[in-house]
Amino acid sequence: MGAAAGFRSSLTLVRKACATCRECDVRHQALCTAMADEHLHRLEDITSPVLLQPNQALLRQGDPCRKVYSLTSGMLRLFTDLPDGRRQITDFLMPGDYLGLVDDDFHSQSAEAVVASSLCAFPINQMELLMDEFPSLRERLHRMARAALRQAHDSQLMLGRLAPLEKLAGFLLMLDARTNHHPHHGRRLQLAMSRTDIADHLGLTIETVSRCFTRLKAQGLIRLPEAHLVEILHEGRLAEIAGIGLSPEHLRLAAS
Amino acid sequence: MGAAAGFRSSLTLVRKACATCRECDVRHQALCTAMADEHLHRLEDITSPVLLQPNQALLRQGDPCRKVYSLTSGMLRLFTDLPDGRRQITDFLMPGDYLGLVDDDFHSQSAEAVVASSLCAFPINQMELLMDEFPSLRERLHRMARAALRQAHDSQLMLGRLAPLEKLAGFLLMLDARTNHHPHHGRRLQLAMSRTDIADHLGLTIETVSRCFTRLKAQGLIRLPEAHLVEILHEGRLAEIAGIGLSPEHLRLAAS
DNA sequence: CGTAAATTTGATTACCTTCAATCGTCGTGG
DNA sequence: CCACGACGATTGAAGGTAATCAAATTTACG
Repeated sequence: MGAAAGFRSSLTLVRKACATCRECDVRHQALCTAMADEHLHRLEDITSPVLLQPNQALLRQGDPCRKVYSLTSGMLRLFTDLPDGRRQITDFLMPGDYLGLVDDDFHSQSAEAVVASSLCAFPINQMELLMDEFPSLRERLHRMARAALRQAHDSQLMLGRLAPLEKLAGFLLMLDARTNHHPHHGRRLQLAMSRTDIADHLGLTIETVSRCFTRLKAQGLIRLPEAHLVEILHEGRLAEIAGIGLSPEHLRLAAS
Repeated sequence: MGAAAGFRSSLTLVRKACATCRECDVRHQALCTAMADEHLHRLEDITSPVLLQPNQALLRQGDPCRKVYSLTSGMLRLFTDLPDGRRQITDFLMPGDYLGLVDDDFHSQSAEAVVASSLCAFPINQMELLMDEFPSLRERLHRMARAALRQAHDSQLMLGRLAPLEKLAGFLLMLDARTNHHPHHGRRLQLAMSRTDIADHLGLTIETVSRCFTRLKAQGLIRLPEAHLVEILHEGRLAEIAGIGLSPEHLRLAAS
């Protein structure tokens, strides 16, 4: 039910987002921030919309790079998988995030929709031309790449040195910080992704993720009215568990 | 003894590297690649040299960002540490690598020399001006940030989803690939960093790292004439273990 | 409502960590 | 020159924790 509601609301957002860039939901968060209103049509001219259904693939690792994308609604997972089926989700993309920061010729990662999502697609070569013409655009993408790098570093710390409970606490706080920047629902946090996705992001098994949810619940730090709806009851203690050193950094990075 | 020799040879490199940019060891690998010979003096004008002794700190997380650096010789470790002493080394920097890709105001990571190292320091504001004047410079830094992001993603996969033996195999191959880019010494690989550093990079304990070395040795994939000198005997099988073409039988073989 | 999928919970196992001891190298001082 | 101590690396034994295997429960969806 929670998922169905998410699906529907995403679809309504799609129409708005694709109407004109001026009125886009992420006009002031995405790469277009770099373009003044008067030049915005230059981006608009080379854009084509993309709609994805839940779990639909946008890119497969190994595909040649032809376009770059800006997520306007929904959520994507970026991941690498090994031949034997193991999978590492390196990041979840939220509205305003940019996709195509990383590779030159071939995609080193796959991208799939977590929930119904809409994106703006830009042909790479035209984007290159636009970057030559508008240095602020290149600077903006550079800045976004740097933010992604900070986030990846945080993830490395989490994967390498945090215990399962700490990982989950940190993950929830990070998600909260990133989503509540956009229209927020109090302290309620929608988990768009499955336990499997969370496990593949945190380097755990789904059983361990589930047990950690149970422990956080038992400690009174969160409530879990539905499997995909978290209420954060005690952000401070959650941050303590998460290891600190992360919290100020995370908030700042989510802002950019 | 290996460490002492590394120290000495680094010092001789220092003098050469700092003489002039034209004759720099990393002239054709570092950020300066973006500058034509005729404009190289513009970089040179704002550069000041930095020398570091083994384990000397260059930056502490939390420090304000004032300068950016290009490593000309030696090796640096970039890391984050937690209040309780846990540490995650996110990357080892090699000659030609750039430092300062990530943060805007304050450093989110610390940087220390692994062995004696030399760097070029550039004041950030002057570098910004230079980037405005030479778009190719900004593009170069953007490209390097993207490469760093790819590397971070690889690290995430390794930390989250690889078994200890796979991690170490992958680490050795990665190190080999990065050092043999520069003048290489056959299949012999100098490990400049300690077991503790390796453990803190791979998300393991030093004991586990040591045991994995022993297992790789026992399987005849490497030799270990000294603790800090690795001979790769069977790169192919090492690559299999590292994650490409991993099958359960490989794991079982490795376990026995 | 019924079936399938996802999540949670339980029991057991395997493996890494922890704790502890030994070995080897290097540097210092007797 | 050798003894000693410090440090890093390796090896060994014991314990804990997350993975694995398995089942029950809840949720999603036709």
